[in-house]
Amino acid sequence: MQTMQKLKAVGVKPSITRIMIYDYIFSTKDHPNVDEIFITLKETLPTLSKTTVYNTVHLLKTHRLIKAYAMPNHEMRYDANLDVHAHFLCASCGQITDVLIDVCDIVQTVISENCIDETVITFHGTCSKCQTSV
Amino acid sequence: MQTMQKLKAVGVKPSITRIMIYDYIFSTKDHPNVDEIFITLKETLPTLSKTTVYNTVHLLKTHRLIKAYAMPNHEMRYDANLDVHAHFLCASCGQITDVLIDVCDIVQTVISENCIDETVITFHGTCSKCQTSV
DNA sequence: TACAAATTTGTATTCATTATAATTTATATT
DNA sequence: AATATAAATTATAATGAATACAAATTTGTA
Repeated sequence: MQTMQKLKAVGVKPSITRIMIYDYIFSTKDHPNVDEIFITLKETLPTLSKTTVYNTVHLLKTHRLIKAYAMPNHEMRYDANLDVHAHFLCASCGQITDVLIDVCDIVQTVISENCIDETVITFHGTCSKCQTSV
Repeated sequence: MQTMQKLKAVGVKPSITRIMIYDYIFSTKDHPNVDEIFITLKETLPTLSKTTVYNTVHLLKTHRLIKAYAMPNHEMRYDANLDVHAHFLCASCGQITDVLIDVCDIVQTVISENCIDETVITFHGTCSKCQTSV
């Protein structure tokens, strides 16, 4: 489904700025923060305002087109991959990678008394690349 | 083990301020942020400085006496419960509760190529109390 | 083409957090 | 006990992420 259709489907006007912001988040595998999105897109949108990026990621998040992840270093990072998955966060290089994982039987233990609609799993450690460069 | 011993064991001078900050985080089940710690302890430590609270939680975190959890609303919250567990975060009331969970077989799927030293699991949803007050 | 609505821009403001310097407290030494 | 030194705490300034706000611009419709 094209970005324009995705935005229209949730009632968000698909302006070029919004499409580019969403496409960047969707295509990068780096879970960017607002500053990274801003710096990257400013190359092709020279008049882009940082406030627009803040407003747009908030809009996309509110309409469940992206998800926000709060990092231990106070950064807020964004992910357009809505499939159920976990993240691996390397303490050395800061890289965040998606980890496919089945959360069904994890959720079982808490679903009996609470209503769960999302499970966030983050593995902290050292990635294989940083381990070999010690 | 008493707080004073815990602090000494990791090479941290067990001043009364530090003991009280640690004890508060340890005893409360609310995973407080810096502002909550500060406001609460100011009642018994009238000259307490917010900078001291920031410095002390950073010290305790660095010495692995407490853990920090970044919340979706940008808050950084602290937990002195070092046992392996997950959290349940209620989207309605904001309450964070500990959830006992076995993460061993969750870690299996990613341990083969990365070095994992911590797994953070957060369940998002609506707690039973907020469900009944709809 | 005119107009209204929406989007974007740019600046000011807020607030969490850190940096810094001064003061106070604790410890070591004489 | 007094003094020197180190560490802790305090208070203020500074930083930077994020939000608020008003103005300008763009888009869509009549």
